[in-house]
Amino acid sequence: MPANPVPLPSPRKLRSRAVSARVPNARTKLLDAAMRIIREQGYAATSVDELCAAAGVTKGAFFHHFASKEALGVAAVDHWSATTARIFEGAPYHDHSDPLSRVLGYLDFRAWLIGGTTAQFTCLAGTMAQEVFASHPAIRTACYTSIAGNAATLEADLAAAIARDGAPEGVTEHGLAMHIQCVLQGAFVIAKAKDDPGFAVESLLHLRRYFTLLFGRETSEPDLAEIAAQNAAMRSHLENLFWTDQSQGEKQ
Amino acid sequence: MPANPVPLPSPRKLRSRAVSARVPNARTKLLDAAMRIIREQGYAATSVDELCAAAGVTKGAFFHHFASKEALGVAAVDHWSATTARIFEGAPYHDHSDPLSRVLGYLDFRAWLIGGTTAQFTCLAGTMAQEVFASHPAIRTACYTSIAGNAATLEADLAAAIARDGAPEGVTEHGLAMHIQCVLQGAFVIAKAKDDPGFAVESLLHLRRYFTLLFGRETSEPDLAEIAAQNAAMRSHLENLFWTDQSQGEKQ
DNA sequence: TGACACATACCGACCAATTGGTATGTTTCG
DNA sequence: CGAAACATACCAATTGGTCGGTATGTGTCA
Repeated sequence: MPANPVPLPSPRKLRSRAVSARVPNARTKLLDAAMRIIREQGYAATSVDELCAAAGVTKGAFFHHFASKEALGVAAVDHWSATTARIFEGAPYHDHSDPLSRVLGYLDFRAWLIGGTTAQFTCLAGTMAQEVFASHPAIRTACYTSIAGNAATLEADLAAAIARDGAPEGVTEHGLAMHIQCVLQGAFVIAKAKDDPGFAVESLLHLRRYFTLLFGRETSEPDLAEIAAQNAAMRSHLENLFWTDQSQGEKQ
Repeated sequence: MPANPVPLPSPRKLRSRAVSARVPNARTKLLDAAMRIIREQGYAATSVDELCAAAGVTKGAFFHHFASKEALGVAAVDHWSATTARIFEGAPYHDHSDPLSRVLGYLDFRAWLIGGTTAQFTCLAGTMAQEVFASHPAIRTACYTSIAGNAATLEADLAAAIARDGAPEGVTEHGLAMHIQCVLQGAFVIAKAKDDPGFAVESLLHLRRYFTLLFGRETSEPDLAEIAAQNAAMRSHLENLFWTDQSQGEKQ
């Protein structure tokens, strides 16, 4: 067997290396499986046994890493927050020099993300929040943290846009950022109910138009050509972060 | 015992009398209980036993009226559609003479409806759609029918507004009506996640502003005084239609 | 009018399967 | 070694659903 010649890392490094290692441990496999299956079926309809089977681990491993199903739910949402944060950090809309353009670019990017199966583009946090809000406050809180965290990444740009172009009484960067999340979450609900993402994309266009009207810009339509040019690179970026699991085709 | 002196109704009449009788039968009690409990807990987390207990009926009665839990789910959504349809039919915003004012009045009415507990103002169809979209297509379809049915009540007014004031390329009454539902559903998700309806109301104000900007009207802010004047009558109307169950205080 | 057939509404005991969770190992690795 | 990471076997409780039964009509025909 090959010896490991590198110097011993510190215990903290060790743990972090184990967690992020490319041969995933049971905890990581469970979180990835949870992210995928709970988005498809919901939290309550997903059993511990099912998660273990999908992750290829046993129940003993499950309860070694998580004190309860609820604890896994919280961890899965946190895992979701971290995963999506990486996606948006690497997204192309940050390159615009104008704050409002960055916000509009974010909306275009969100619209572009809609594709594939419904479970692939919808939001774990919004899905879980609806069903656990009354019964699992810990999960509910994690869901809000996830949504509000994504909203927060837009607030500096929104504040700059408000400062430069002005805005009606009562309009704040925080309120606008949460309004964006609101439309996104609603778009996912409609897409699921209709089993068709058409209205989701259309609603994001309405939201985009609201911003151009609100800030008095005759801003161009979404630059589809530019977006398309970035498709290949971004898709592979996403696939690495997001759709790495081997089991996409398991349902025949 | 009192004889019944009225002429014998036809079998169809008989059945319809039994269904709408004010002494509710097991089926009605189950549907009312389902509407309330599933909105609180979600579909998967609500057991048949729990529904029977809440409705005060036995399991035998449940499976006499519904072939399966899924069949009850479909019937509960249909019951929800009928109940909410009555609410909006009796709402005050229809009195405006101007189509756009009726649409804005609808939005103000929706904002005014937000109050009480979270489960009281959120939407059964949106809640269920998220968790059953992949596992119970029949329920999912009923949810979309419910949402689209509410949207359809606005399309005539939206078409009139578009015809009079014009609208950008690609804006249709159907798309706008569904965008309204989108924002509403998103507002409910955010309200649940934060356990606070503040952003839900704020998002409806953003949506209202979108309509005034889109149709080029410097339309006034929502007429809160007018709305408040209708509160008492409307609340009692709602309570009769909606919150009739005796068990509001059952949780300690 | 009364007797009989039939239907609906509802009851409650029971069932196999599944649920979240535990107790007790065994393996791996620094 | 010793602790963390896993596996196996098991459990009481709950799950959706079944089944035989009863109570109360309702329509029909003599």
